[in-house]
Amino acid sequence: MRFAPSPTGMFHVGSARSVLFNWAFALQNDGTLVLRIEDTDAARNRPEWIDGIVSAMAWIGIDGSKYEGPFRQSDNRDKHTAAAQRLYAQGRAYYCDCTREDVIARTGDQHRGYDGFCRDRGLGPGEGRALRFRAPDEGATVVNDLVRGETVFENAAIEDFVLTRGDGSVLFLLGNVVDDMDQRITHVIRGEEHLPNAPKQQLMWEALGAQPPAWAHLPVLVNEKRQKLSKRRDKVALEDFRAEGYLAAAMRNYLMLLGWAPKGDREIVPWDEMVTEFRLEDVNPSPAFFDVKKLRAFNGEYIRALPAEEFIAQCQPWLTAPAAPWSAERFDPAVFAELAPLAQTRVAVLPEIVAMVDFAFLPDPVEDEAAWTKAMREPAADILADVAAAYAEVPWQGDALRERLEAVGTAYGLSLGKAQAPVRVAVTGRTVGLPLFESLVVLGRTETLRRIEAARERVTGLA
RNA sequence: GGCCCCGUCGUCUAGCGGCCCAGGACGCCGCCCUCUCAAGGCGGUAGCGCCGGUUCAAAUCCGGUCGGGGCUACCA
Repeated sequence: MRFAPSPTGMFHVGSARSVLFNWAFALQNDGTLVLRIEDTDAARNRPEWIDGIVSAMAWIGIDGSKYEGPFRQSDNRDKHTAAAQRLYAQGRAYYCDCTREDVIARTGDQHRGYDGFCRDRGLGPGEGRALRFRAPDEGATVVNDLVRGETVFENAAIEDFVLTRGDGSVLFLLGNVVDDMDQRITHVIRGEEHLPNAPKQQLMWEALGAQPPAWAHLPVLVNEKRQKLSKRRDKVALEDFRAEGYLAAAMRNYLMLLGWAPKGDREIVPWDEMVTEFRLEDVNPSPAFFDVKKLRAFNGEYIRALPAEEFIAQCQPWLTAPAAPWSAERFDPAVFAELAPLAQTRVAVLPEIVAMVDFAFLPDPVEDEAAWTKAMREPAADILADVAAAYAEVPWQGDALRERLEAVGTAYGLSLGKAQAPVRVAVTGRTVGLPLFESLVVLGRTETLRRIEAARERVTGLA
């Protein structure tokens, strides 16, 4: 099977997504990719979800403008019922007035499905009567699946499923088929949980006199307990990842790797290459666990690969209200531009940028009790005093600042690593952070001295 | 219960009968580098669920078994 390069790449991202959000994908015979959300409850009750999902899809590069909408909201209602009537006229469907309770009473089994009671009762249409598809008694329906090969379903095991409700409304199974036929869909790509529906739908395609589409049931995504991801239980919304500072490119790259791998030992692969290399037939059929740790690692790689200006641009949402802990007036883009390159290798997710640079925009260093007690041990007060004295007149440059601090440390028999700790905490409030001397240069002599002095007083006051 | 799917390091995977006493990546652990933390470099850890069979040769083929998952609605 051949696909146009562009949609194929999307298909797989979509696969992961379809599991996350009940998206299904379909390819029309003119090559148009159609996205469809299959969770009509969400569509009906929370229309804003659709906008959110479509925008999230766009975020990772999937064109949501071809979105078709859930079948219930489509204009195909007439075609749906017409198809149901054709099936009835052909004798491929029959009316049934059994209630769920009736069936259970007869079969004594909650899970056995319909027993075919009304098959030959010759019931006509009527209020409260459902229309059921008459599944073949013998033979088998083989679903040729692009990712799993041939799957055989014994027809005898396929129950006479409902096509139309007692009130005449059409069910998903049929509506879906009719819409797909109407749109000349050639490929149905969806999550594995739909596999049991495929033989039923294929039977309908055939009964309606059409050539069934190519099916591709992609692996589901599971949680650490190996259960299918669920919206209630697991964090699955793509929007959440965007909000947490993951880059779209990293996200889509990671998603592609779930159930599929590029040739060679490559994992970080440009989107264009993914798109040309991806083939549905190569998708691994087993369920995959969504590993946030690995996503995070990928995100770090993508962040580091960003050009400096781009990195700065991506950080913006976290540097301004309401995310930023400082007031807008205190933020200085020029200062940030100096700090950004130092921070770029140190953030795995964008929001981490805040803790890296906040010392420069907050009026005072952040309060961190643990950092303070750890750094302000014994000779801290003396070191602070000596450094303050030395820094009062050094040329305000990185290497000079370093030399002076190193000298102070030596006087106390401390390595630079040990000696810098009190100064770092005094100035930034944190025990870890950007390279210290570059940070001091950006902060400026006056403010640096002020903070060192404040810390010294506090240490001696406590002592 | 029935039907269906799946089964390689903890995780995502490469592998499609000999190149594999199984390769890559994330994680984890060391070492180097180093003003902290990262980044970077080097090294390590760990896997073919099990049992039979086919074959000179099996992670790769076949059967069984065990385990996991999905579906089983007049939901989608």
